Formats: sequence, structure tokens, C-alpha cells
Amino acid sequence: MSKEKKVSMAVVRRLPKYYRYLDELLEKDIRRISSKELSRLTGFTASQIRQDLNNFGGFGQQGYGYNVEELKNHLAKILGLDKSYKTIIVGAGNLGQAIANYSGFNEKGFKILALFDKNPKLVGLKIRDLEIKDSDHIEKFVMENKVEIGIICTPKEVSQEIASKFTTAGIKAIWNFAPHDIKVPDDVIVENVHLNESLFTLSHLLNEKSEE
Amino acid sequence: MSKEKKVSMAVVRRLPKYYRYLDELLEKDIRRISSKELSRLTGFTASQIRQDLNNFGGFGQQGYGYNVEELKNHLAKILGLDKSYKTIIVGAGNLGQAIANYSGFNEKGFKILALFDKNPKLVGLKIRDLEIKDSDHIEKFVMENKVEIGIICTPKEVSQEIASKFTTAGIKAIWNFAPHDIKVPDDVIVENVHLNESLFTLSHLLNEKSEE
DNA sequence: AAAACATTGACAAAATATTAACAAAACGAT
DNA sequence: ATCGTTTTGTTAATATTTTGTCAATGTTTT
Repeated sequence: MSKEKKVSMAVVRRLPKYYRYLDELLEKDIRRISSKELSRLTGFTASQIRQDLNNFGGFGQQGYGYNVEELKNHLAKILGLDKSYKTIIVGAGNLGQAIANYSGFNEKGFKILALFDKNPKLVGLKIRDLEIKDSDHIEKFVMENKVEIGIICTPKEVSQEIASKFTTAGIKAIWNFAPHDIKVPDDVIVENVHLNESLFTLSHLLNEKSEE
Repeated sequence: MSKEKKVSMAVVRRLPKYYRYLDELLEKDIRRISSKELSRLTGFTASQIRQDLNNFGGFGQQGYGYNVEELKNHLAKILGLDKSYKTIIVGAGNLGQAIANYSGFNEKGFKILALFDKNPKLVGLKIRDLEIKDSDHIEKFVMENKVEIGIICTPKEVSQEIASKFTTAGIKAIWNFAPHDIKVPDDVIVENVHLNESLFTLSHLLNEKSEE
């Protein structure tokens, strides 16, 4: 049983940003950082940063700040980046291919095992060294290869169907790019990237501004 | 001078979702909807939905609910979807092409005028009916065509450079897909789509869960 | 090795956001 | 038309999140 207090989603969503800046600092060979300085970089308040980090333990030292490498490693662990994940992408259009080609994810441990599509013109083609397979074989592939993360890059009309295949086959986390809210069992995690919502937000802010 | 109270970002980020569900309802020819029913669809509480919508005016009617079409039109206006926007995409790799090919944005009034890339192998090629132009001509093109929204699909290393070109040329809104926080003048709006942060959040949640 | 300085972690205070409650208004059935 | 039902808009109550403060503690300088 876990006795840790639940960390709020607001905090969780800031963690990757901390991680990203720590990564950049380390690349510049900067070894220590204070919450004040991190505040300047990230735009969050120093107080908030200290409180966020303290949800997971006291990683800093009075009078000194945080050791960049150490904090980065802690965050990697918290974010689960110390492990490797088997993933597949369904929908091998431009978006699916864009994600397959992005080397950053692979470097951080997200291994793409295969791409799937139901378009016969795409099936059989290769993206980098990945063959595009027929969508009919998703479930079998997931079970045989113990795929952990499923990525949906299909049109919204088929996204639920794919999500269901995923959960039936035992996938526990879905990264969904289709502009639709898929339904899954309670124990399955869904992270949505709703590009239209993001664009509409931008459009709203642009209009709101011009009404000053 | 505006006397409207400022609407919080939390509210704004829910609006596109309301809009999406209203769109779906209208497609199914459903003409009226209560906050309770919208709550069931969206997962937000009915109380929250009523309060959110009331930030912009009383669109509903007691005993009846909301007229779907009317509410959708109001939201379209609030989100700025009643207008048309001139946009360009910089970075014509898979991601840039994916966005260029997504017809949904075009339908909602986001017109892509051109794609830019600095890779000579891409310059001159056509995506749909859009020619990929050389990045050297971004500023000129933006000014001549009064481009309103700039979309950054480049690697992070050049994202700031592109952002600066955008703002110099007078762009007031940037949709940024590069995993980097670009710096822009205060009056320019930036909406980030940080895919790595999204994926890392997913990874964290997956790990958190397995520690039950 | 002492003094001055920097900075955390924790807690309290303030600000925001969400949920609940309900009177007022409109609908729908009889 | 009247009456019970539905459902909003609004205000009040809760809950959550963010910010401010400071003693405690380690660091750096002299």
C-alpha cells in the first residue's frame, strides 16, 4: 500500500519542463542551480519549484541549491525515463511517420516496434527500418511483443476501434492524437494531444487580445 | 477599454472541447442539450459548464437547456472561428507536412499560404498545392501577405531564430511545435505543443500507477 | 574559524478554481 | 390555464493551488 500523498496533475505537468531545462543546463556544463535561477528559466515562481520538487523528496541543499545532474536523474526516475518502453504507432500517415522519425523519443527509451495502417498502399513500406504492417494484426502483435504504449495517429472515426484493440490486447497506456475522446477501462492511462483544441485556444487568445 | 472580467486560462482551455462536442451533436441532429448531459459527455461537472459558459453570456434557458446550434455559434465566435486566418508553416518535415495535410484546420478558417524549409532538397517540392519555399524569404512573405499565424515545425535549435523572424515581420501569434520555449515580445501569443512533455507525463502516470 | 551570505523546506496566507445549493424562469403534460 | 418538472444563472461554500515568509542550515569569503 502506498502512503505517499497523491501529487496533483498540475505538479506532474510541470515536471517534464524542469527535466528539459536541467538537460539543457547539463549540456552547458552547469552543475548547480537554485530555485531562483530555475524560476528565471521556466517562468514558474521559485517557491512553486521548491514545493513541486519537495513532493518527491528533498533534493536540494540550503545555501547551495540543487545539483543539476542529481536532480535530473531524480526527475528521470520520477518520470519513468529510467526505463524502456515498447510502443507501436497506428496510423502511418504524415503524423504517424513524423513521430516514428523523431529520434528524441527513441533516445529517451520509447522504442517503436512497428507501424500499422489499414491502407494497402502503405502496408509493406518502410519508415526508417520499420515496416508498416496491416492493422488487422495489431492485437496479435501487441500480445506477442508485450507492447506497453499504443500511439493513435488515425482519423477520429477509427480511433475508438483502435483504442479498444489496444486495451483488449493488454496495453496500459495510450497516446492519442485523434481529435476524439476515446473510452477505455479505468486502469488504462490516456494522454491526449488534441491539436485542434490547441489551435482554437491560440485563435481565441489572438481575438481576445485585439479587443483591448 | 474592456470592462469584461478576465476569463481564466483554465476556462479557455475547456472551450474547444465544448465546441467539439457541440459539433458532434449537431452532426447527429441533436438540437438541444442540458449542462447535465454535456457533463456526461465531456466529463466536466454540470455546474462548471454552466459557470464556464456564463463567463461569456447567458446562452441557455431554464427548463430547456442550450440550443446546440446557437451555443456552437457563440463558441465559434468566442474562439475566433468565425474569421479566417492566414498562416505559414516553417519546417516542411513530416510534422510540417502532417499539419499542412490536415484538412480540418483549413475548414475552420486556418488557411496555409506556404511552407518554408531551408533544406534545398525540399525547396521547390509541392505538398498538396503548396510549394515549399526557401526559409530566407519568410520575412518578405509574411509582410507582403499579412500572415497572422506562424507555425514552427523545425528542430529546437532553429526555433528561436524562426520566432524572431516571425515577430520582426509582424506576426502576432505563433503555434510552436519545437521542444523549446521561444522568447517573443509581450504582445505576441505563443501556444506550445510540446510533444515530449506530453509523452513524459504519460510515462510518469504509467509508472505511478504500477506503484500501487 | 568566524562572519556574512545564500538558499532550502516547511508552513501560513492569499488567491483561484471547483462544486454545491437554490431561487427564478421556462417547459411540458394534463 | 395550472401544476409539477426541468434546468438555468448566480451566489455561497469548499477545495485546491500558488505565493510569501522565515527559521534552519549549509556555503563562501575573509
